[in-house]
Amino acid sequence: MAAVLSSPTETTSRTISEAASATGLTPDTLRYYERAGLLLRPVDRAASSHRRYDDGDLRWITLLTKLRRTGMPIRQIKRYAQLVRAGAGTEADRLALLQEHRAAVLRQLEEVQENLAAIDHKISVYRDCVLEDQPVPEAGAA
Amino acid sequence: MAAVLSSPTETTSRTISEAASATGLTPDTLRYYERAGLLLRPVDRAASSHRRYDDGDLRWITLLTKLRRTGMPIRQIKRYAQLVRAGAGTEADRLALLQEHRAAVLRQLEEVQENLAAIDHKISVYRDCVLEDQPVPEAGAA
DNA sequence: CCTTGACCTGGAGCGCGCTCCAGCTTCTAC
DNA sequence: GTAGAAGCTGGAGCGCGCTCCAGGTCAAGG
Repeated sequence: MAAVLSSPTETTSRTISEAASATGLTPDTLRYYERAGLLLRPVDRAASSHRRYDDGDLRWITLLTKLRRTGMPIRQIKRYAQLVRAGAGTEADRLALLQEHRAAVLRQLEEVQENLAAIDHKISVYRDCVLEDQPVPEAGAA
Repeated sequence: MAAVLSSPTETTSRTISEAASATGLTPDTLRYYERAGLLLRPVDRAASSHRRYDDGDLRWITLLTKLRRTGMPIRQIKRYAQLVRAGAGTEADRLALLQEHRAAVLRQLEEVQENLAAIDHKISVYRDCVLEDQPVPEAGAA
């Protein structure tokens, strides 16, 4: 992806703050993820200190954030990263992990939607009573 | 509500563990919610100690759990409880609070669904490669 | 050169939402 | 009456996912 033909020596690489704004995370969070073992390998360093993120790092981190934003716990992402690191032969395990996560997300979406329906009903009651400028006709609950 | 004509003296009331299993919470959580100011009023006590939950308490707590399970923070639930406690005149504020929450939940549902779509795609890649017993055709990311 | 700001590390701190505990009182069943 | 379960209070502890900090290194502009 995005292979740059114009300058062959310059391999795509970003500072931590560039990587942060590219992924919507903070530098602190990026360092935290690395320490926590969520990355496939330690990020490359320039001049014996500062991190340099390449395209592969960014693609992986982007996937991480999708897992996080669907509620996958750090621990489980770490397991997934371990499987990927282990290389060929772990594909079935990775698939299983992702499918389990998918199922969990669907369950959770459904639960939220159910509970939201009850809240919607409450909202409609309030909307009616506010429209008519009447106190809500509640008997104990509100 | 639910006025029982059969036994006029017995007003509906439950111990904390009964209330807990009725609401899917634990006794500790019920006490925590009460301490945190999420209830409309301190729960009634029997014989100068043990809590007794009546139908109104249960209806309210049930609503609380729906708010919690859609991700409303304790702080905001507390605000809502304060409005309800304040009585007539706060209906518009309550409505606004619930509508804001609804909007937040919808945004979050949408975000989760978007991210899940990317994960679904990943799953389909893995499913194909596992079916064919081939290593995943990945170029840096996995 | 020197300043200024980004980056480094290891570790502490925090906000959230419970959960658990000690030490005591109370209720229930026998 | 008595044992054992259940409840009480105040407060500590915990798992999670960051977030912040001190104290130092490094690098680029003037």
